[in-house]
Amino acid sequence: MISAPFPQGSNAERSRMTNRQAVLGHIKSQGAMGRAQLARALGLSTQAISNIIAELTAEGLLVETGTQVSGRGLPAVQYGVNPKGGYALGVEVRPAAVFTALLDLSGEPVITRRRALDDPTPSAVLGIVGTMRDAMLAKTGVDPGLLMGAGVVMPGPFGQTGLAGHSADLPGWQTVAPEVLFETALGLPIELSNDANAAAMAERIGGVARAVHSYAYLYFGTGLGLGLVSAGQLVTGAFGNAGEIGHIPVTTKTGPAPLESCLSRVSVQAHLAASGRHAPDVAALDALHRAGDAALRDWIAEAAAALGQALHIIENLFDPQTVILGGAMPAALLDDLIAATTPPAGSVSARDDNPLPRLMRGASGRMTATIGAASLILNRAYSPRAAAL
Amino acid sequence: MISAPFPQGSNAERSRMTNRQAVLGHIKSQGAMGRAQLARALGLSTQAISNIIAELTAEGLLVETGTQVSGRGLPAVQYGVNPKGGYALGVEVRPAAVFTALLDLSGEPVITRRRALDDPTPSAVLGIVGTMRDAMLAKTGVDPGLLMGAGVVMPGPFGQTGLAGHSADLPGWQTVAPEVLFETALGLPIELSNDANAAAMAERIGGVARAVHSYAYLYFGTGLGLGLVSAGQLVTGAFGNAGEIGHIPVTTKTGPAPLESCLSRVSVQAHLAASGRHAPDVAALDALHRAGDAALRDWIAEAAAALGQALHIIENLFDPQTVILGGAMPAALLDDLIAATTPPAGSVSARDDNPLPRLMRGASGRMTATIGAASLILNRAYSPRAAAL
DNA sequence: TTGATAGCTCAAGTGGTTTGAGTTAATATC
DNA sequence: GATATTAACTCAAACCACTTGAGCTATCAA
Repeated sequence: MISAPFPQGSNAERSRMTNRQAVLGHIKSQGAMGRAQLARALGLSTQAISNIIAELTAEGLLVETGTQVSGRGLPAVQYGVNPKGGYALGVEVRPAAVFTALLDLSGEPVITRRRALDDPTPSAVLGIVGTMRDAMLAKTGVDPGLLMGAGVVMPGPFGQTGLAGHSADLPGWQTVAPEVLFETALGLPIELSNDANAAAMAERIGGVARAVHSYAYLYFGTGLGLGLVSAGQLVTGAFGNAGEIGHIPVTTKTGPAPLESCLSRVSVQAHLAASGRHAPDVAALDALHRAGDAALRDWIAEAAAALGQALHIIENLFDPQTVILGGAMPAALLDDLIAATTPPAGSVSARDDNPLPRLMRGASGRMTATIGAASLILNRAYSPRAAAL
Repeated sequence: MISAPFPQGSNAERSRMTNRQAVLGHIKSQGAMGRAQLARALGLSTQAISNIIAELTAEGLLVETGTQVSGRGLPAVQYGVNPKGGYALGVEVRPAAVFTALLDLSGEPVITRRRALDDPTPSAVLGIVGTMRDAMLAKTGVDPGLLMGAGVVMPGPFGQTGLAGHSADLPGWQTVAPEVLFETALGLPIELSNDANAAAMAERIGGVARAVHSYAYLYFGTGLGLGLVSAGQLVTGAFGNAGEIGHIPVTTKTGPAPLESCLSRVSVQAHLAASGRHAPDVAALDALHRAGDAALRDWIAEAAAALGQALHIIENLFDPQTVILGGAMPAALLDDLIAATTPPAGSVSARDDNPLPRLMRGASGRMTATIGAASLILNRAYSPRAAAL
């Protein structure tokens, strides 16, 4: 996931590859369309598009979805993405559990699984993941040959950094390259990422950002993560650890504090515990929220203040089309948090010619990052640049 | 400068274009080399490289720089960028003056000019810029046909945003697209950008970031700007206004304040004025600094504290290879500021496997942004992706 | 009914890269 | 000192994918 320092050259075969991806990606984000329209959008001849579509339909990635009459002329034969044309495996490894998901080509989860983890060492995890994959394939009857790859989310940051505690979460993984381990164990192409980046890509592939090319994603995981997407691609930084927003300071009623201390699952739980409440998981939080709990309302108000400050920084530094909130939180709670947040006025995003809201809610719940992991693989089929790196 | 939402398809001619740029860019950042080495680096055949080099030398963009013996085998004929093979015009429009620069293909300024501006309306500015270009070409004897384009830096942010005051700096420019005006007036391809992004690109083309592909650039202009470069390309945001770092809050001895109020030319001047000093320009500041002025030392200490906080945010959000400081400040002052700054410990950049320092000084002085403007044009010759957008 | 228009296919042409054989100049080995 | 090995490079032919131009078809407009 480290950005390639130097670009590769291009030849006829690589051109075909990028054109295939451009066709698929355009249809994915814009919906089914005909050859001529694709040709205009991509700056290619209709004949070239015809050849590519013939190839993609033969492989089952595209399907005819009918014809579209628009004024004079021959009606255009429409082609759309065939959801059953390919699948991606998503794997999320946490200290105490492994989550897996199988996504179809359209980005829809076909099946998801959770397995408790007693032994988080590489060999045990790889064995469990292999078993879970086989079980999911068997249960759904998906042809293993249609698996395009596996996205893997693990606790970051990766490599050595100044942020302590994280990489120690999974014992035995420090000395090895997880990508290589998973690739040999699963026999599939691997994308390795942190939870926030994966969740951000989930929105682009199967969520609210399907037609958005530049956005930021605030992910509620253990802490708070930021995923940045620019021109449809993740901005991962030089060493793959971009988006560590949790430790940046915000001002609170009691002085400066790390953003994560006001805006994260841990902070909700701490706040509730101070009032004698207990909400260990998403479902419990949701129940408390539906009951209109006062302490939770309190937390939302304080979190909204912190979110406003984070929004200020994110917007002024990136100028995204929108900022999406998601992760392991109840959807309704995120909606309330967004409603309670006043977007900062002194921001480049305080414009009125942007059709998108400045804050949106994306996918939420336990599986967000797992689905995102699989989305990283799907993104390679849809984006010429992702494959080039 | 707004990122293209959809990629274009590729064909044989576009492949040649990207391969030409890849060859030039690789030689630019890595130094002169032979055909075989280029072929390996770019994943092309030596024959393809031979054809491209033949074309580029015929056009004067590359020149033979000798042969390199390395072990057995035929010595490799080295090719390097020919500085005289092309030129780029840089234009910086400020409320009271216009700056121009002529850069050769290697990124070196050949000549720079400054002209006071009485009337900052479009027609007056365009006339002056045309005259300045002609004068620079005449003075240096550069063939006008070798001009590859003009980069233009103007006060931003562009379009409507929530940041007041900026776009009003130049009367008469609000209703028109500056790119179109400059293109018709100069008859050249135009790149329009803000000062920070331009300065950031200057470091990549002719400065300390020639071999760095992912970095942030803090620009001291009127306020404080941030230029972000990821995988060799500017991250401009969805609406072109990314990098507005000046308004994000930092904590100071007297409470929260905008970064710009501690870390900018205006803040130096305000601080000095409070002690009865006066340093209206870079030269005066430099003199004061060399004299060891106590008030200036004071400012440096406070600015360093603010810079440390900004660094924390930038590093954790982007994970760049390095952060470069530059702009309209004396070089020695920037060096002292860097020396006085303690890089934050709780940052993903606090790693010890990065050969680059976390803070570096880039080009400084009045012409930084102007030279950067021209660099935006040169970058298009060196970077396959820049031209694709 | 006729003409205009737009989507699409077929076949030939074209641009640029790859492939494979051959040449040259350097080091390594006998 | 002669020969083998190695690596860079060139030439010509093959190849891949896209473009071009002619022709077909289905729809709307006159």
